[in-house]
Amino acid sequence: MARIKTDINVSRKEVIVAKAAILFREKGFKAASMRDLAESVGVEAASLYNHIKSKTELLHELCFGVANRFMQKMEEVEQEKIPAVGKVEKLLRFHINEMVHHYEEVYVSDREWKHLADPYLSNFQNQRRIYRKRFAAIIEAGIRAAEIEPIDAPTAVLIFLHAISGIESWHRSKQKISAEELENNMITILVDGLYPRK
Amino acid sequence: MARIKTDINVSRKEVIVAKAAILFREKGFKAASMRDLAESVGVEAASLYNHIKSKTELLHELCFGVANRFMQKMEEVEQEKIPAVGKVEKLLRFHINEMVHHYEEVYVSDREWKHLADPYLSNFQNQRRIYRKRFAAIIEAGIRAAEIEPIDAPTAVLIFLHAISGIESWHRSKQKISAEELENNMITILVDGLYPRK
DNA sequence: ATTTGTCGCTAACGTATGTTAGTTTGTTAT
DNA sequence: ATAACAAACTAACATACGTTAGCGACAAAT
Repeated sequence: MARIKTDINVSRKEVIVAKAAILFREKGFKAASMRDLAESVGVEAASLYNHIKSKTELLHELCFGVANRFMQKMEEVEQEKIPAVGKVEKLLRFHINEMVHHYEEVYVSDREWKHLADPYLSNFQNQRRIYRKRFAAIIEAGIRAAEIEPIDAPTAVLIFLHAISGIESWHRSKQKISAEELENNMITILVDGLYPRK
Repeated sequence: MARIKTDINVSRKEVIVAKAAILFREKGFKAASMRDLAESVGVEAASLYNHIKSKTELLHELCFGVANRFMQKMEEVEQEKIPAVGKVEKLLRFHINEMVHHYEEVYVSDREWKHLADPYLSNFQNQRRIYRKRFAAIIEAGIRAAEIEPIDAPTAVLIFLHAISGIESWHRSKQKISAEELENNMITILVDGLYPRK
């Protein structure tokens, strides 16, 4: 009988959630079975239910964990007294860092939220919509202040967020450039297009 | 007994594939059942197998249909005698148009190819890798010719392709701007960052 | 009108999945 | 040492899925 190994201050549930993130990313939520997850944790499938309520709970945990971190950062950035482009850059750097260092969770939250069940589903969708609105509002403020080229703000947000989710390909690629290089390259390409052309 | 309705020159198989694209997009390949598909076609599940070999065949059909169209466009663009930025713009416009007008297939091909089975899987992955290499090569040629700002070409490709897949959000959004506006906005944001800054 | 082939139906199979019940083992506290 | 609790196990369930077999109904060709 092999117990789930835990470091100090890490609950068994957290171990399961972390393994679930890896599995959900590589197979997708639906295709990843509880028996797969059990094996990767080193335990029988039924044993997982001593620690979690359901498979869907794992998805909640992952999706809202990520969503809350982003919301918190948004609040923080909004209150800074810096130009709009600076705010955009801060948000983008945060996104990139999250995608690089918490790859599995962020990826799963991004691609698998469809499989959430109501009321979590509409809740999540709402949070997403609000986040994007606030992001667009920052860009629009920048445009009004003539700090940013006049562009359609919602489209810009959409491009930014999806562009960053492309870091998935970077993770999979063989000859990786370094994380810092990646970050700076992305910022260059995405942010430099924002400044007004003289 | 309700037959599958077909227009002239549209086989019943093509009707099924088209409905599958819609279903796979909204539920994901794994979560979409053959019984779901049958219902949306207006027939019993078993009847589908008079026209198709398997569920996976539907995915092949969709993924390679899309992949082939993109490969063909790449060949066409490569042979034009125009500046690199022009080639990039043509490819991007093609991507955007495909995403707007063949939304379901393109989306499915983009997100669900993981569920292909070998040898199709590695085949598809190869095609994708090659496509991106050729796209990057165009950008690199542009950089050498000083038509394009020096940036990491593979990163740029990654950003472009994923940025465009964000059109998914546009499809879902309530207050859509028009398709042309969307296209031009995206080109502005993505391409204008390419020109060297004076 | 009869034949022939296409296409849809019902029934069912085998397998995989999420989950529960009940029991046993290991750990912790008295 | 023993009681009490946490966490693992085995067994099994109900359900959903992809798919096959075999039969009947319609359409097209003779």
